[in-house]
Amino acid sequence: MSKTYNISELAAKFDITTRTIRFYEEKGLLTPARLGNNRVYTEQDRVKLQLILRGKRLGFSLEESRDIIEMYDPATGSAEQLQRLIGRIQEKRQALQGQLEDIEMMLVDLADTEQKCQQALRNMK
Amino acid sequence: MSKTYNISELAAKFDITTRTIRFYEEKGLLTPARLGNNRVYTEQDRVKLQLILRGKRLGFSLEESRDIIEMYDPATGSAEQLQRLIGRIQEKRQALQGQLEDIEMMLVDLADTEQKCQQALRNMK
DNA sequence: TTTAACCTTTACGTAAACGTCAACATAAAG
DNA sequence: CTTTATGTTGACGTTTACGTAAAGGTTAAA
Repeated sequence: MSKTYNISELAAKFDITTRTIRFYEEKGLLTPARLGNNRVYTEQDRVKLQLILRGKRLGFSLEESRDIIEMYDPATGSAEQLQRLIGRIQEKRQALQGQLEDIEMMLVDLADTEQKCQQALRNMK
Repeated sequence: MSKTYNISELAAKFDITTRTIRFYEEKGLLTPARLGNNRVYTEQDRVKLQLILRGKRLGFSLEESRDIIEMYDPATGSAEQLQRLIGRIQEKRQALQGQLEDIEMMLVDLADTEQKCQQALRNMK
């Protein structure tokens, strides 16, 4: 059996508060087991949390992250459901490609600006 | 002299509301000229708005977008100020690199999941 | 001249994503 | 047995990023 975590371990691991983790549970993104009254998180839960936080860094809403988490679930369904899932996955991939382009544009712009700054510095001396 | 826009033209161009544009002004991200009582936006303003919206797609707060906009301003300052600006630009570029990695990980994961779905579909037939 | 289509400011409302208590349970340590 | 640390469930507060009227000014067409 693989490692489990309690809530504060997990919070420390990702540098977030326990409140945040409970909030994600409230929103249906996590559903940890219980040992008595206390929450117990599995390795799977940890991965889900990681996905959520990665999504956050990319500006996803929790709703979107929940969608993504659902995608990772094998959730063996009918052929029709699988097709729909594939469609949703492709949409997400498209959106991510768009973000890639946005980032690249920003990187170019910032690199340009930095160049101009460096040039201005050289001109001062 | 280059083209100018009124608020609703600009809103239509970017598919946002005029309220949104005024809100960005409230927050100090835009400072359009006035023709009488009405706002007049220059090409520069349009570019700024574009930067803001690009930032939004990447999960930036308006505060962060304002920072970025300030970076693009030549704002000829002292050597010290230029150095600090270069530092901030490099930090942003670092952060964007991090986002690139996040996106690439997500793309890989989603591609994996899609493969599994396709495989599951093939196994059903 | 009135009606329509714009613009303006001011102000209150709202959803998302938590922060921040409060009040209580429990288990280990001194 | 009391303190200390950690957990729990509410419940209300806060910030961000706008939405949604309300009340009014200006220009152009009918």
